[in-house]
Amino acid sequence: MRREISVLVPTPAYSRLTGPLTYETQEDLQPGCLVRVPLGQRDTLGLVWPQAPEQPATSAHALKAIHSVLHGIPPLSAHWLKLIDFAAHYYQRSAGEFAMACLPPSLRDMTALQFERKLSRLKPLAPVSAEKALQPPLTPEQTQVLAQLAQHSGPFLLHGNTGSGKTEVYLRRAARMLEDTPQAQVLLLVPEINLTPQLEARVRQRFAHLGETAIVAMHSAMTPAQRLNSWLAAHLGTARIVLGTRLAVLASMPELKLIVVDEEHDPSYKQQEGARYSARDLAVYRGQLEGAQVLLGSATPSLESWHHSRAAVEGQPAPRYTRLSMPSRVGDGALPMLRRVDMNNQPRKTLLSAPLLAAMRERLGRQEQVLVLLNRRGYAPVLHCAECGWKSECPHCSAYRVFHKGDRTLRCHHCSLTQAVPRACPACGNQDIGVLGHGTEKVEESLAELLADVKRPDGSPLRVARIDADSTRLKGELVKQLAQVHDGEVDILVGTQMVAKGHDFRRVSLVVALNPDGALFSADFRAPERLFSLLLQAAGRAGRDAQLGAAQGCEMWVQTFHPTHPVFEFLKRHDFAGFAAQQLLEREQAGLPPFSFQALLRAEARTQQAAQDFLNAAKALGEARLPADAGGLSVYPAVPMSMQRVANVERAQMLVESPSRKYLQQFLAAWQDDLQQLRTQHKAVLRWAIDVDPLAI
DNA sequence: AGCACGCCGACT
DNA sequence: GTCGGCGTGCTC
Repeated sequence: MRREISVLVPTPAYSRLTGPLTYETQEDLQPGCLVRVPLGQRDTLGLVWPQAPEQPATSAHALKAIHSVLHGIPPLSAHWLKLIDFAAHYYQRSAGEFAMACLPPSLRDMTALQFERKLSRLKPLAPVSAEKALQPPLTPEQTQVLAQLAQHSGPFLLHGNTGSGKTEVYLRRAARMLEDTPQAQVLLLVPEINLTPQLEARVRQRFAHLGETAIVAMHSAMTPAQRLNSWLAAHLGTARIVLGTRLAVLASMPELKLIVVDEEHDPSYKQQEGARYSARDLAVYRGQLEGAQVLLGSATPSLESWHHSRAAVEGQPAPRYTRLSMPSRVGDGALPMLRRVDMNNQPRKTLLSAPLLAAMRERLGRQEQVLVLLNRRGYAPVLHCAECGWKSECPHCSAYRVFHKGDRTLRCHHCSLTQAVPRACPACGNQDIGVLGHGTEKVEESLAELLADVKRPDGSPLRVARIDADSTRLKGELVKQLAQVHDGEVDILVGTQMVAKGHDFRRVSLVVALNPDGALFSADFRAPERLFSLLLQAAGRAGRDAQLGAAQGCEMWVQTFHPTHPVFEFLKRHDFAGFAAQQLLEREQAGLPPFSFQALLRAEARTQQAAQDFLNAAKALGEARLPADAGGLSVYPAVPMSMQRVANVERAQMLVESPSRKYLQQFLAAWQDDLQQLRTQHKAVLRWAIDVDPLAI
């Protein structure tokens, strides 16, 4: 029997094909079935969509028939389809684009036959063993938190200091869920791929009794074949635990019972291109949709989550999350003491102050390790000619090219333009060109020079290592270098913020932030929040070894020109709650998130003018739609982005702000029509996109 | 986005 | 005389 069905195909929102397309089929296909369909000249993956074709297509155009059906797996669940539908609407993308982006890439170009073969070659389930791994004893706080998790459904925000044993809570809760429900699945989200291998090892060890096929990883660095395997395992239910980065929040998991979002404040949970979704926010929605428990965890929660878990107040709407706290460190390791070096009292252009070097010598003399943080890779951020004022500007971007001494190159960190360092000034020929500022390479070099007289116990020179995006470009390099730190082969570790996250350095007793001032007076209202989080997290790297901590006292040193800044005062007391209260008060007074809701319209064009013209035209059309009272929603004028030009493309953006999330959503949805219309008049605009709940403005 | 069609410069 | 540059337009 011939019938008509709706099918989602990979069509971006700006391709004028937004909704599902209608195809003919002979079979009775359930929503959620995967099919191959003709689209123009190509043959593409499609997803059968629940919504019926709008009107029985009579004459508009002849319908095409579905090519084939990917048989052999159950259709994607109604819950999953609803999740895609919600996310596509909320983030202003087409459902087709969103759905296809959530499926493993190799599935998108696989014929029905290839798929069938793939399924027939799936690995058999690994045998389960009766033997369960030993569980470490719980602290009273962990016991208390687990009791609360067992009592109600959540969502929960677990505020636990670094070293308070949050991971153990995740694992215990997961174990409980998996035991209680025979088919249950657990989703464990982490912000970075860097963090998955060690957590994966811990999870595999703890849940070894489930068999090794019961635990799968999901992140973008996996090969297409691995990703398909993980996806199938999750969809078929053979994977009981899925461990992954933000993209895993959209994995098909029919028996999902628990979602853990570790380090929930981390900006990596927000996708920064394509469909700009927040995996943390979708996790909360998904939990509610599927009746799964959601547990967000962090030592420095996002102010959004902190606010959502505030104490209930009579007459106010009930908070959305339940807050759980674990203030103590396992094994009573002390949190490091904060020491500030006032750089106003140091000689000009000091990179490493004398008191800091003295403190480092003392630590190194006791065979303790030092961690030095500087959020700038390369040797120096700018090359400069004192004679004519030339600077190493990138010809394609509004940024300086960074001097990398290792391979003697000038590199643009935005468009990747790489050139050999000029011997003389390209503008005036002056032989004597110098550097401005300092990067990790320079700190590594300076430390080796300044501490050349310090010897290790065996008389060999001090070892200074550097870990940043450059030193870990090669696969496996990060793991190798971290292992060297663990094994005590390294005395001083210099790195960007990538070393501040999650790694457990047992012998580090001194953590140093060389130059955090940039974030204190940034135009970005979230900069203090990020700085506080980074410094507290970095501080948490020290003193994990209770013996070491108790014996010598761990320290965090900060070199700053603003030692009395409130951020440092709160940091000194390890007072996240105080910091959050102060920040939230400022945000409330300024009408900023979480007390308002924002979206950005971004445009890219050959010229800044063309980009802004498009945005301002969109503003005019959008404002014409607003009712007289406008619900407090405002559309700000177009401005150049802070990185105005990248790879010769000019970028501009425009902020939309509203006290009501619902009203913002309605406005954005209606605005899409205006934007579509403007396409024809603004051909100079290369692309545009809406970013809902943007993290950086 | 893909992938066609379409109309102008350097090659077997 | 073709191969191919990427501008415009469509995909149930």
